[in-house]
Amino acid sequence: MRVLVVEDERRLAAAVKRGLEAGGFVVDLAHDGVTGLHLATEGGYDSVVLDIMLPGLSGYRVCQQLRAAENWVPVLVLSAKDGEYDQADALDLGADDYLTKPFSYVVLAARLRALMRRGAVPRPAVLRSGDLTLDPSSREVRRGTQPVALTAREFALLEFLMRRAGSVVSKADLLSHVWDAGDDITDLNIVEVYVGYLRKKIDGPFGRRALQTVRGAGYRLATDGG
Amino acid sequence: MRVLVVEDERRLAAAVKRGLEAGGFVVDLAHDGVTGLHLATEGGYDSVVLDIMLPGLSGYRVCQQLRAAENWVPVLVLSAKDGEYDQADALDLGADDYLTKPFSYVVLAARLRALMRRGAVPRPAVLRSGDLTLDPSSREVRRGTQPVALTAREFALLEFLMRRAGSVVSKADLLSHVWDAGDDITDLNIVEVYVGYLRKKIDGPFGRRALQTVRGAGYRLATDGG
DNA sequence: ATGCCCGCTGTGAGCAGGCTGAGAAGCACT
DNA sequence: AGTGCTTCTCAGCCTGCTCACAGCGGGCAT
Repeated sequence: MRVLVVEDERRLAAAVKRGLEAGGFVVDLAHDGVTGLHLATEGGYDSVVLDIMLPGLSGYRVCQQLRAAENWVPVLVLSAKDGEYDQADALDLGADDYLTKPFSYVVLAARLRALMRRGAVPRPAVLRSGDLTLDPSSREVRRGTQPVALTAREFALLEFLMRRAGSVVSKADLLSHVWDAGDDITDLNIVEVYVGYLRKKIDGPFGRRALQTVRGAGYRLATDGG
Repeated sequence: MRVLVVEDERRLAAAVKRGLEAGGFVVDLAHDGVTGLHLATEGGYDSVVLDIMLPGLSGYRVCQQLRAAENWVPVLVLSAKDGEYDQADALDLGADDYLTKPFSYVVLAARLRALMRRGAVPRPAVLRSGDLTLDPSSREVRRGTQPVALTAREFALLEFLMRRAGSVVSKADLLSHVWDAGDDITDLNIVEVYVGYLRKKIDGPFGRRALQTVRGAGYRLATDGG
C-alpha cells in the first residue's frame, strides 16, 4: 500500500514515514503543496496524508484541486489542534478523514487502512437530496427538473445544509458558517428568517418539508429531499 | 518515442535531455519558441515539452499556434514555480499537462508516457454555446451565421466565459484572467462595463440573455447560448 | 387550562451590487 | 493634426437583497 505524506515540517514528516513504514506501508514524502499535488495527481498512491498548513499551496487547496481533477484517492487531513479550520471544512472540500495533531501513528495507520479498504469513491460534483439538486459550480438548484432561483444567502445556506444532509445543524453553526463568522451578528433569528425563505422556495406550496425543524437543536435537511 | 524539448535555458535543457534519454526517450532540443514551433509543426514527435518563458515566442503562443494548425501532438507545459500563469491558462490554450519547476525527471518521464499512451486528442477548434460560436484561431464570432464584430477585450472576455460555459465565473477571476493579472487594477466595475458591451453585441436587441448575472457570485454563460 | 418559550413570518428601512451613459485618454491609421 | 475606435473611469440610478423588529401561534411543562 503506497501512501503519500505531504507535510512541510521535516522532522514530523520523517517520523510519520517511519511510523507508517513500521505498519507495512510504502511511504513517499512531499514537503510543500505544489509538489504534493503533482505527486498525488501522478497517481499510483492508495491514499494521501495531507497537512493543512503548508507553504505555498495549502492542504485545502491541494485537496480541492485533486477532486476538481476527478482524482478520488482517499485523503486524510492533518491539522494543528488549535487551527482555525475544522473537520467540517476539510470534509466539505473532499477529504475523507481528519486527524488533529498530536496523534498516534497507530491511530493514523488504522484510519488509513480503513480508508483504503473503502477505496477511492468518486464524489459527484453536484449535491443531491432526493429530487433536490444543487450544483456548486454553476450555482444552479433544481427541484426535479424545475430550476429554483435562490439569492446568494439562501444558496449558501442550502449548500451548507445539503453537505450535512441528514444531521442536525444548530443555528449557531449556520450563523457562523453561512454568515461569515466573526461578524458581530448574534441574533439567531436571521437564521430562522432565511430557513423560512428557503422553505418557500424548495418545498412546494403543499406539505413538503425538506428542511425539518428539530426543536431546541436546529435544522435537518431530509436525505430524501422531503 | 521522440520528444521535442523547447527550453531556452541551455543547462536545464541539456539536463532534461539526459534525464529523458535515461528513461528511453529520443530527445531533440529547441532553444527558442520560433525554432520550437517549426520543429513541432514539422511533425514526427510523439510529444512536446514546452517551457512557458521563452524569448521571442512564448510557450503559450507556440501551443496556441500548433493547435490552430490542427496539430494535436501531446504538449506538456513547464512553468516557473512563481510564474504568473496557472494551470488553467495552459490547459485552456490546448496544453495537455502541466508541471512547475523544479520537477523530478522521473515525474516528467512518467507524465510523458501517460500522455503518449493517450495519444493525440483533437480538440474542437471552435467554441460553441447554442448558436453562438467563437473561433479562437481566426478570431471570428458568430451568432448563428451572423458575424459579430468584437474588440480585443470583448473577444478575450467572451472566449474566457465560453471556455467555462455553464459555470459561474467571478468578476475577480475575469479581471485577473482577461485583464492580465498582476496589474494593480482592482475596480471590478470594468468587468461590468464590458459585460454590458458584450451583451449588446451577442444578445440581439430582444430579450436574449446568453450572459447571465448571478448576483453576489459573478456571471455565467448559458451552455445553450441563451 | 394556563403561561412560557421557541420558532415563524409580515413589514419596511437601508444599502450593496450591478448597470449604464457620458466623457476623458490613448492608439492607429490617414 | 484629424478621425474613428477602443479602453477605462466616474457618478448616478435602480433593483431587490439583507436584516432588524415586533407580533403571532403552537408545543410543552406545570
